[in-house]
Formats: sequence, C-alpha cells, structure tokens
Amino acid sequence: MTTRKSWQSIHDELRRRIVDGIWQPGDLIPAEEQLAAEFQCARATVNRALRGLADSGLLNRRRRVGSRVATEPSRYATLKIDIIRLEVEQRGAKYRHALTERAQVLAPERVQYRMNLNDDTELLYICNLHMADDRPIIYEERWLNPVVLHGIFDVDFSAISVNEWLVRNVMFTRGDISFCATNLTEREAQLFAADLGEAAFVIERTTWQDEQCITSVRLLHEPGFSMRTELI
Amino acid sequence: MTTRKSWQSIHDELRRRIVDGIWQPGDLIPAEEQLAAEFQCARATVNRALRGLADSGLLNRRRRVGSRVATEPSRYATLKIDIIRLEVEQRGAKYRHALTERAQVLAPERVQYRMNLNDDTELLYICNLHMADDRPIIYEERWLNPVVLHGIFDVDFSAISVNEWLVRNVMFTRGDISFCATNLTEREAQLFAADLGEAAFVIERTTWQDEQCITSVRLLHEPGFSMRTELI
DNA sequence: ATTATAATTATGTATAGACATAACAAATGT
DNA sequence: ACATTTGTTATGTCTATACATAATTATAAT
Repeated sequence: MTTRKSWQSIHDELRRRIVDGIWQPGDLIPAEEQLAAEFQCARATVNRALRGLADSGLLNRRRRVGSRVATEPSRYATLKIDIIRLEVEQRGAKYRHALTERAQVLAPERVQYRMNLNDDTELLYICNLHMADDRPIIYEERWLNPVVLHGIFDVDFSAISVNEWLVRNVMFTRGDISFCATNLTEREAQLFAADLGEAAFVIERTTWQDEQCITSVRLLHEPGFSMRTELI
Repeated sequence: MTTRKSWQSIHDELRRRIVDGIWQPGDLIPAEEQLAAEFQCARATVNRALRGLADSGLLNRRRRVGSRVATEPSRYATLKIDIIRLEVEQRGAKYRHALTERAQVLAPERVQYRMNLNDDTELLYICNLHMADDRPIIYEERWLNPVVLHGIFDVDFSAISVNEWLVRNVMFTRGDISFCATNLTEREAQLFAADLGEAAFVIERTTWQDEQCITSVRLLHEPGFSMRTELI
C-alpha cells in the first residue's frame, strides 16, 4: 500500500519549485516516471499535475523530449462574458433597458465583411440602451442574421433583451471579441449625458455557428468605465 | 477487446448534442456509467470528456446529482499577455524602445493604494516608449517596488526593456489587469503625433509575489489600437 | 415532529498496467 | 554523403478496479 497523494499537492509543489527558481526557465524537469517515484504515486497522477502546469503556461511539454520550464511564461487574462443584466444586478443595481432602434436593413459593408455575408442579406438591426439604476451604462448596436435566427423578426425585444434571447435560444460554436477606445460622437454623447469626444471603451463581438455568422454587436460603454479581471 | 474511443471524440459528440439542442439547457444528461456503456469505453474516459465540457462552461457537474447542461453558459475571452517586443516582431515589424523617464520617487497616492504600499517606500519610476518600425505604439508608465526587486536601481534599462527584465527575473504569483479608454493629454498626444483628446486604449496591470506588490504598469496604446481574441 | 444517523449514489481521483504517438538517435542501404 | 528505416524514449491516453467525497434519501432515535 503506497501513500495517497493528490495531483493538486504535486501540482502545487512543482509550481513552487518553478516560482522559487529551483527549476529555472528553460530547465528540463525530471520525467513523469522519476517524479512518480519521488512522490510515491502513479505516473498518471504526476501526468495530471504536469498537464495543469502546462495549461497555465508554466511548462512546455513535448513527447520523447520531456517537460521544460517555459522561458517566457505566457500569462493569460480570462474575461467572463456575462449577460449585462446579471452584471448589473450582481452589483446591486436595478437593471433596465430601452430599445432605441429596430430595422430590417442591409448592413454596411464593414459589417458585412465582419460577418462574412453576401451583400443581399437583410439583417435585423437593433439598438439598445442598458441602464443601471436608470443611468445609461452601455449602448448596444447589433446586427442579427435571420438566416440562422429563424423567426427573429417576430420577437418582442422590449420584453427580453436581445443578448438574453440569444443566450437562451442559440448556442454559438465560435466567436471573436475585440476591445478598443473611441471618441463619443455627438449622438452617443447625448445618450450618456457626456461631452462630445469623450473617450469610451468599446467591445465588438461576433459569434458564429459553424461557418454561419449569428450576430455581431458593438457595446459602447459609458465614459470612465473600466473592465477588471485577475491574471492567471 | 473493446473499441478504443478517445475522450476527444466523446467530448465532441456530447458537445454536438448540447449545441444542437438534443440536450436542452437545464437537462440532466446521462450519468458517466451510462455514457461509458453507450460509447463502449471506461468511465474515466467519459469523465475526461465531461470535465472538458464543464471547464468550458457548457456543463455544471455536482456529485451525487449528475451533470446538467448550463442554463446560462458562461463564455470566456482569454487574452494572451505577451512581451511587447515579441508581439511587434511576430507581425514582422522592427521593435525599438526608448527610455523617456527614470526616477526614484514616492508614488502618488492612487498608485500607493493600488500597490498596497506604505507612503514612505521610494519606488523606481520608469517610462518607456515602444515603437514598431519607429512608429510609437505604446507608452509605458511603470512603478517598480525595490523591496521585492533587489538591485533594480542598478539595471540598465536602455539595453533591456523593463517588461522583459521582469519576465526573465521574477515570477509573479498573482496579478490583476484592467482595461479602459482615456482621452490623450497634451503631452501624450505629442508622443503619438496625435491630436489632444483622441481616445486611446489603456491597460493597467499590477502584479504580486504573494502579498508583496512587484510592479504596477499603465500601457497607453496608440489611438486606433484594437485588441482581438477568440472566444472560448 | 424534529433531529441525528446511516445508506445510497454520481462524481472525483487514485492505482497498475498497457498500448499509442511523436520526436529524436542510431543503424542501414544506396 | 545522403535518404530511409529501425529503435528508443517521454508523454498521451486507455482500461479496469478501488476508494474518497459530497449530496440526497431513507431510517432510526429523541
């Protein structure tokens, strides 16, 4: 009967050795077999620990070669994409949204390109103002593809937000997201009761089901907004 | 002899059933034992597949209860934090950086708070302008804690960038990052040869070794910059 | 009726042993 | 000298079995 070691404790110990510099960046660490012998456990348990370290970018692993401490440990920031309503309610504010625009139109060329569409597909164009305690926080501008979203033109988006309807009704297989900064236009400034030209944070998100684009959205945040997360 | 199934193929098949709506959000899916029987494989293999689906937020798993399709599948955007030089070189541009400021000073209160420091610790304050093909792309403003970074005052940061020196010499145990937009000040606008008040994308990053703050940095990006990533 | 205790059950993780696979090294044939 | 084949090795994954753990349900004690 051998001592029972959890893969977590091995993970943590190996991580410590890397962080404390016992194993320097670039070093080849002992093979799974040897570590298993050291920790008195099965190789599979060491494997589980090493895989965790590789996932978080601390190790590079290659068959036949071994596990090497990453020379340039890549760090990742993981952002959780929530439904706006939940985000607002989680910080104890009252959520409300107002539909400001709704039209069946051809998308501008820039959007057609982003969504990989023909120039003859009419999209549902919807704009929404999201509010926390009646203060506008996000202006949402969205194009929806009726080819994928059957019956989308019949949905009453004053009752349920588009975001929420989508999350509940379709599942995307892939997506991309980009962040940038922009100067508020005259019209946008009015929405936020802000000044013309103020800097605002923008998220653009496009989601797909296999090769077909579902929707593309631009989320214009109120001036002063800051998005925070932990590094891993 | 049973058929050999990889956990990946099971993962993909189960994922398909969720995406295609065969298993609806909120549904309890068959137990590992049953799935193992269906796929003619060991329970451990099904477990590996289900763990993958849970990691990507598609399933909620609870002991004794089972695995449930997430009602509000949370999506994550993962951003890779690279060394700026590598980022520039990866897109085929020539990297250069210029040290614009270096001082041993008390940090402003706002920064002291962010770094959780006493108000009597003198920090190394360093500013750098990062360039791609001699065009300024990022203005880096950084405070370094000499309590953690012994001998930091003696390093020649015109030869190696602070970023790179840090990555190679200290490893952080945790960190936080935040994104926002700001209007360029007169001085900042000059750096980028841009107009006063133009919107710029800002990343603020603070890293720690256990309870001690290592460094806090503000990366001011050139106007028009956009950061993109895949959703997972 | 309420509370404490035990049984049950699905997931979580451990084990040893096996084979699969990728990458490198050595041996071989031309 | 070169390309091709063969062997070796560390990781990747699978199997079967076992025990651990958390959550729920059933049972017993008060």
